Amino acid sequence: MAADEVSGRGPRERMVFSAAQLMRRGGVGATGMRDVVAHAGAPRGSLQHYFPGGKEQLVNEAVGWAGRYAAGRVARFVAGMAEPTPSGLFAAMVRQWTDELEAVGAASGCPVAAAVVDCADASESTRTAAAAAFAAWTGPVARALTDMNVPPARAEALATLMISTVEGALLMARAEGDARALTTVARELGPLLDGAVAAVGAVDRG
Amino acid sequence: MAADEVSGRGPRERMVFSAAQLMRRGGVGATGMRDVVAHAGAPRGSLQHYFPGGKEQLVNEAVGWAGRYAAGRVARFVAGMAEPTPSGLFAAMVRQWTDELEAVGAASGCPVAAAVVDCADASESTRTAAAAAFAAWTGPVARALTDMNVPPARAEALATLMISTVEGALLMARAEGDARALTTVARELGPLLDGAVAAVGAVDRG
DNA sequence: CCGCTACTATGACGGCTGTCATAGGAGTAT
DNA sequence: ATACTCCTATGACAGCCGTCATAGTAGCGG
Repeated sequence: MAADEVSGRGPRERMVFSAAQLMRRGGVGATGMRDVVAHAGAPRGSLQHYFPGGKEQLVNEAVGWAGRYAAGRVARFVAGMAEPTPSGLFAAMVRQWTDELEAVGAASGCPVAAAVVDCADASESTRTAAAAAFAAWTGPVARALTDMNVPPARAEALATLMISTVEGALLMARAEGDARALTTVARELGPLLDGAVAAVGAVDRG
Repeated sequence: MAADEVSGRGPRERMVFSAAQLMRRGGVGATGMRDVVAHAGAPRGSLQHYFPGGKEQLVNEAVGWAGRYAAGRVARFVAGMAEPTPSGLFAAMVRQWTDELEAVGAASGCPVAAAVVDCADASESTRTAAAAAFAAWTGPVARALTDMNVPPARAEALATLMISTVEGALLMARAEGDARALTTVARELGPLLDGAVAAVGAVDRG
């Protein structure tokens, strides 16, 4: 996640960004508020000022930020593809993670996944925030699919499938310390996705 | 995860089981050792006796247990299916989670996923244990697929795809508090999986 | 009875957590 | 200058964490 998008912003946004960043590595439990302010280079006193709701509020906003970020990425993916295909979009979504894994050696996870694992049972508001983040992510993907002539009825379902698969493969890849799972699912799922586009100007034989 | 399989066992196995159970709910960070012994009805003093490696060892063994458990489930699924198909196996894997979600109202997650999210960066041994658990799970699935006439080359890849998808969909389902994501991926991925079985006694046209 | 092993009991320790109380500094409008 | 709002600083609090030290009990072979 590019730090450029947040470097010049105010302390508040930097803290939200830093929280998301740290949650990616060690989960919510291992992410202390003191760690967040240190990582953001922000004053500690600003915590109770900007986040009177405490850690829960900070985590929820980090999750929301991650959802909007993912949605923005998808929009940029489709905008940057000359000949957009579902498999191409999926490959781009996967590549974002494989790149990081090959660059850093070990990948961080998804902050939304971390919030679900650590807070879904304890904090109803965080669970809702995570659901909203997934929805914010699913929306643009489904819209991109319909723009590629995928029937709207299936677009939503396929978007859910794509995000589920990426999220799970990322889990396996982190465990293995290897991008294998990610590249595998990209290769196996691609054809299925492309098969869902309705033929234009020609009827599928059979 | 059926408690029957562990109720009569010794305190040691009960603690490992309880650790896995609690990790599923709140993640590793929120799972204290005191909680584990309380949940297991085990003496606190046994902790340092059976797990001199501390929490890390306990978590690693819980992850290993979960991997073996998942592998056993798969074996029982295929054994119980009259006409085994890849989509049927996948549906059974998914149903295990939807059942729990509909029964309890809110689903717990996968302990292996929890370990990856919370420990992958901090503890190399736990990361390895999680990778082993995924491997232990992938193996029986791939073997089941080859038994259904899926070419061995693809079986391994499809097993990875199936587990990734289940794991990710479970994440989304927990966030939404609804089985939608799980049922959706089961419906969408089924045909693809069945399409991978090589036709027997007939050659695929084209 | 002794000695040995397997297991349990319990209390304490240092460290870290999120949260709060309190106070200080800047900027600005009146 | 006053008063007010926005932001920051800092120290303290109670509580939980994993770990360890120490002592205890049960069982059994000698």
